[in-house]
Amino acid sequence: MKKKVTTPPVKRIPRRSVLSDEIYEMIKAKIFDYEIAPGSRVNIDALSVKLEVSQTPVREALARLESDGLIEKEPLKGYKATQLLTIKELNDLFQFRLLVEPWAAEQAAKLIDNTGKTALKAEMQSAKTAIKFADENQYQALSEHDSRFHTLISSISGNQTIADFYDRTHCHLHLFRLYMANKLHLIDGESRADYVQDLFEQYYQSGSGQLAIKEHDAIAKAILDQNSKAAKAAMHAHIESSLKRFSPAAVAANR
Amino acid sequence: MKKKVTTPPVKRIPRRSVLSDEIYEMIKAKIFDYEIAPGSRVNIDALSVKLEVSQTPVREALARLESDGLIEKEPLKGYKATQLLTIKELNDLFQFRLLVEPWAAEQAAKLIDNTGKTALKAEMQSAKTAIKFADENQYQALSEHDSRFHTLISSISGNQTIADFYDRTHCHLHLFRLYMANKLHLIDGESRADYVQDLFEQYYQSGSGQLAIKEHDAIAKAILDQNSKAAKAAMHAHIESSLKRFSPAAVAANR
DNA sequence: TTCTGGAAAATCGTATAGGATAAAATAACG
DNA sequence: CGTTATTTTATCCTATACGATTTTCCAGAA
Repeated sequence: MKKKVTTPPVKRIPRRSVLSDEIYEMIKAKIFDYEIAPGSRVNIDALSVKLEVSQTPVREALARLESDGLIEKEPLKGYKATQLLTIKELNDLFQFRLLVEPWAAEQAAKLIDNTGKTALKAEMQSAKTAIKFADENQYQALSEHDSRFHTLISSISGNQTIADFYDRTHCHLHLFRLYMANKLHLIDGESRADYVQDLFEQYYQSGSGQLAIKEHDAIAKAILDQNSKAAKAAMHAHIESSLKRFSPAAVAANR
Repeated sequence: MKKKVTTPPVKRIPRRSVLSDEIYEMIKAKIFDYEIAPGSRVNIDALSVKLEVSQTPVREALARLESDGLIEKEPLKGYKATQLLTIKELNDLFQFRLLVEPWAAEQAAKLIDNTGKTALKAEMQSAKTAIKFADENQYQALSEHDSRFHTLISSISGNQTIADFYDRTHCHLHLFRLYMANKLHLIDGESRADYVQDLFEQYYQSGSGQLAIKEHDAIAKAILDQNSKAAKAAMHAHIESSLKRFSPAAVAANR
């Protein structure tokens, strides 16, 4: 317990509010950045001193992360990061998406208004710009675009329930991508998380990124044309090929 | 702050563990029992003294309930119980179920094994027994059967992701039923929550309960026969007529 | 009578100490 | 040398005090 006994009274930033939320995001980021490895123990005390806050906000954040399925709690033992998706769970998740998202795309095509059209066009434009110029954090940009794109369509579909559910799936998919990258990384015989970023870029520069954008483009076009059948079909095809892009790497990683 | 300054040292129950979880369930029960009204403020301090625990477990419980969508948090104002489902949200939720559950029933019919068959038969049997003899808490029994039935099918379908998502929807539907009962209740000019139970019974004894059981029976039969097409169709029909059972009352309540 | 300003109260957010329990390491015994 | 029992450590769980912000209430002026 070597901890500064008194809070430094100098740092009197009026700290607006919602420290818990900040901590929640920070811990989440740590998980995504692989600073907290899947399956590893998460110590409340250690986290609170590292983040320089008290235990209370850390507890609240962990409780919420548990509901998100990113953290698990064993009653009197402690918290630990959730184990990563198995191949079966990945398939289950994509099956779920196949049930929901094509319908959402169909509805979006039927219900889209001018505001929605503008937003969709803007999103596709920014994605194309990002993939062209972002040579550094290309993975990051693509991943964020992917999330925004699917969320946007769920939202345009008018069914908030479905949009909410999609949000929950996304973080797990994101984590799986991380897993993939890391496994490949370990095969190479190294273990520092710094390299993860490079592997993402490699993976995405291999063409998967451009492919995904192309498929997104087809979906967006169908929705903008208000061609609901085409939108549904395009979304279905996109999710299926997306799974295929995931799967080989996943299988390789699980060997 | 009139609080006993010292914990009574007499009550030294070795309190096994997971107080947070207990509190979580207790608060949830309070919401379902209408002790905490929708939209009302939830005071941490008051709850902690009422439940005779410290604030910490209450905080954790509330954070989890927020993730469940049963409680909302306004940054520097406090927690409050979530407003009840609007008609639109109810429709959204049922649309979601229509996308997912018929597929789950179809899969269940394809994949069910002997263990699953035994469980399904047992569930239907216990439901029929319950509806016959439980004249007191019939609503409770039916509601719990409904939850178990749909969860069971999701589980037999083999897709844990979908089973998890169903779990999340169920509590909201449960709350909506409460809402309905309460609104009808207020129309009658009274306001004590004690009467809610009676209204449930009235609602369910009016025939809706028996109808639901009949539909469940058809679904179970199809699954046990491993007739996947019939199972899918039966589930679809069940959810649609279930919405119809909800909707008139909901519309009436919103007038 | 109504609106604006300030003061008081309520409540959230934060910090830290202490007790209890489970896991781990060490020592003793077979 | 292996197994069991005991001690030690680490960690969670609980309790309570303090500070900051928001809300509410009341008084005074237009």
